[in-house]
Amino acid sequence: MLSFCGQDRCSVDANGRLKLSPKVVADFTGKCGGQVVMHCLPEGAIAIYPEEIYLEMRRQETLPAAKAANSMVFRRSMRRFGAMSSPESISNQGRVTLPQAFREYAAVNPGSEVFVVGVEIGIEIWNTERWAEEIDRMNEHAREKGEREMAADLLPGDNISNN
Amino acid sequence: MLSFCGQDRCSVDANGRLKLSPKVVADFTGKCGGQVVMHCLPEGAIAIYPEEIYLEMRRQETLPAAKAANSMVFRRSMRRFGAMSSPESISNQGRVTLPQAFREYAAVNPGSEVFVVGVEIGIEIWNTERWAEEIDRMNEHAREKGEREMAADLLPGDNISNN
DNA sequence: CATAATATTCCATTATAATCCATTTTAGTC
DNA sequence: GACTAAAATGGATTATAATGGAATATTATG
Repeated sequence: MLSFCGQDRCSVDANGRLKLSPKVVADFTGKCGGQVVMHCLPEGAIAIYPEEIYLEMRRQETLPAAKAANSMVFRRSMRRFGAMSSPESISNQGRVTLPQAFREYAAVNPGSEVFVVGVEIGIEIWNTERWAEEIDRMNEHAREKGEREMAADLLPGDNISNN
Repeated sequence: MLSFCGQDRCSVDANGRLKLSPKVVADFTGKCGGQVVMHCLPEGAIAIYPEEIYLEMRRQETLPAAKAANSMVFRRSMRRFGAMSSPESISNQGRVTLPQAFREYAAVNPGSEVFVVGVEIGIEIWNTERWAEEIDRMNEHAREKGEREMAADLLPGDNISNN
């Protein structure tokens, strides 16, 4: 039934809390009973996933202790996911509290307007200007990829796969 | 269920003690009854692991006596883990005392603010400035890796996996 | 134009964190 | 061996921050 779609403009209150739209709240309560995980992305936004989605993301790591003892790269990976993730719950009134460190990281200030963006498996909270830049970046990438695909279609021998 | 996550800003008291957040204390008491091992990392921070996690880290070392007799590299490894680790316990009020030598190593001074960082298998205590640098380092690495992945997505032949 | 629903702001209550104080233990010196 | 001094540990109190709820206002739909 098409969960976690669309874009909403929302405001963060003075205490760093965000009121989610009834549609988004319904998507979360249906999937995980309101238990979610917030995660800071390298792209500079805060992702919010149902808990089970996040656990699936991290399930790949086996024997973490042994690897951590010997590898700085592995420790950095654990540190990144540990420090940049936090379990939270959606309140009865459909609000979530964004941890202070995450707000600073994502430039989501109390009292500011943000974009709540559906990403099919969850949502992302974006600073308004960063979201505009990200749209440009996504479109530019897709356009460039399309141009290359068109150019490749001109070459002989490729015609079977392309309609 | 998603232990040792997030970042907390905490202050070290005049006696070098640190009050842990109730969430972190609960994670430790659930895992090991409050018996922990402190360990100085090469990154310049103090890690605190449940005792069983630390034992798992060191379990790989088989026949240590025989290897120690013949290898300076191995002796150095044993020496590092020995000197840089110390068993401690979390007090009834959720406080831990950081050994003096560890405090100096990690630049965690009595009366200063530190970051308590979740790393999924335990926590790390970071000097504030060092933690800011470490975040920059992790983000720069993730950003560079992402850029290379995006560039690779433009190349022909990759299209199957990336839809 | 009116009514209903959703959103935002403000206030009150609860919980958490930090500082300060007291008691106990250990070490050193006489 | 005993006494004194210093340091540390445990506990309690006060202050600040956060969370939850309620009320009012605005927007949308009928």
